[in-house]
Amino acid sequence: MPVHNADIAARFEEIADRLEIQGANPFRIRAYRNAARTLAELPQEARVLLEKGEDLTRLPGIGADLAAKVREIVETGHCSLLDRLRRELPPAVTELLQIPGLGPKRVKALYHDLDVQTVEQLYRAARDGRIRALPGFGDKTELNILQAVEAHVSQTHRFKLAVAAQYADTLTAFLQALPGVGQVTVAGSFRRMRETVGDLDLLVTAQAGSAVMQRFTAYDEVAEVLSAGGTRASVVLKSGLQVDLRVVEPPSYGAALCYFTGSKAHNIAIRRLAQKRGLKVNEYGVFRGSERIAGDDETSVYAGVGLPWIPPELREDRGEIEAAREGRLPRLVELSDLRGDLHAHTRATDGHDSLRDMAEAARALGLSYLAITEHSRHLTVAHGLDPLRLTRQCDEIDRLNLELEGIVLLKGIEVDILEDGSLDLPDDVLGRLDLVVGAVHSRFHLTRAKQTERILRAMDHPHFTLLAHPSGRLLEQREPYDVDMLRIIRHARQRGCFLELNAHPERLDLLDSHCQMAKEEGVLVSINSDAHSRYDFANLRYGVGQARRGWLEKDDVLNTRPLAALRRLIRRTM
DNA sequence: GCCGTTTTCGGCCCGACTGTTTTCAGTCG
Repeated sequence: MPVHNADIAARFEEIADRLEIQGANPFRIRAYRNAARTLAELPQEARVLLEKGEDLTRLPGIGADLAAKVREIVETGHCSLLDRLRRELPPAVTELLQIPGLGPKRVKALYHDLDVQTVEQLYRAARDGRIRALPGFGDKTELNILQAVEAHVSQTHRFKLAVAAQYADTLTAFLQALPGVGQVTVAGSFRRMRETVGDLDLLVTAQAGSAVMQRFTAYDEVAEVLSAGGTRASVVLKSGLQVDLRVVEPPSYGAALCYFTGSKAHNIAIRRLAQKRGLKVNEYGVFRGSERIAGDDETSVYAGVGLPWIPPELREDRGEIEAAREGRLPRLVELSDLRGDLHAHTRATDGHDSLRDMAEAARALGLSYLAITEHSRHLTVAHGLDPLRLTRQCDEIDRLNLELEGIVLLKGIEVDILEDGSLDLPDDVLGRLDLVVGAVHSRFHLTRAKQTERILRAMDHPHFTLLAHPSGRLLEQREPYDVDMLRIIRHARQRGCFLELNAHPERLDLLDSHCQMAKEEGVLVSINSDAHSRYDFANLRYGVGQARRGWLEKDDVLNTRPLAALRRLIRRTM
């Protein structure tokens, strides 16, 4: 059983949790967490690096000791430190840390004084009133634990970006209308365009002492107020979405926006940078001693630490700070760069609108071409097209193109990639099309080797243009299928075909890390709506957000090309 | 336990809110 980076990272996290409960040196604990993060985000398996004889201490946050532990885990599947720590504290104790409000100190007290080892025992102890008797705990804490366990058991899930956007829009409008309110900005992972968000972070500028907080916590959609102070409040909406509000005075807006946008790792890196320059960065500004030298807007904060402004989508401490320092930040692709869309359906299969409706909606968004790519016959639930129906649709598109102005419809298909890697329609039919979008819609659980071979073989087909939703994941519903994405990307490069970034809010697939991989390997990515109705083109903005998180620039994106250039790129040489 | 544009030793991001205290520890973001 090969050890993956995620396995090693999980062990390091558990070590950190256990050390924390034991009250170990906090910086030693942080070292384990930093190393866990490095490993979790490492594009190559540590196991492979070791096989190649590479020096792991060159990785950030990994020194001689942790490199040796990585090696131990890879070679033996065990970590002797963790084994020892697990003997000292019962296995389930770390799960208690997942309960909001419980940190290492309280978990330690609960275990030592009440022998609480599991979430269930915690619940019983709280219900029986045994917790309030502990020193440092009280009635209120006990009640909070009880409620937190109940919420934990009922599973807090993350919200898809597009869903969170609905709440964000109405909340923003509500706050904007309050007297004394200046700017209202949604910060946090929402602003960084993460595919899902755990909560909404709202930043509001207002004069001190204004009534914003009271009005916010009294907002009609609020189900519960978690905390409320003079400048900060947290509520849970009836939908279950948590919203944090922070009120600052206008001069601190930029610094607060940086702080509240995150990511946490990015903020830490920025503050560390400031520290080296003898400065201090907090949510109120950039300070030299007690003198405030920047903070009105974000640009001034970054300038204060010697950097150009960094787009929110890049703020993950994944190399953006180094890139900024060296003047090689990407000029990220924008929605207005898109010239067309290469994946859409009509009512001929599982879409809702006509060819003409779809064409006009795409044109209204400023697009100059749209590929119609219906499902193929294998996908019977979507009334996939057989050769005859596809031929008829092609004729209809030819006729319609004579009438349409300002937009051109391209003839395509979203053809099923069958289990053996063959395509679901005959060659002569596919040959008549402008492009062939291949997709996996079945047999998601093949082995990594078989799934990868299946896709590589499909790409070998002379008419194959574009791999749709390459990972197959559905957010919060279905894990990606197991494939070797680097091999797929390299094969695409070799075969002259492309990868889709499917902008549907439930997919957002290519993943951001794979966008970066494609860019490094020189494979263009097509940001497609996968529209099933004329309204779905609006989802392109989420695809662009994801592309930006993957560092993609205009030239890295296939459908930023004008139609003539696009045609040259997608015309396959046999 | 890691790391080095003052350093191989002595640092390691910063502040708000809550609850239990009566000046602060714990937790969170």
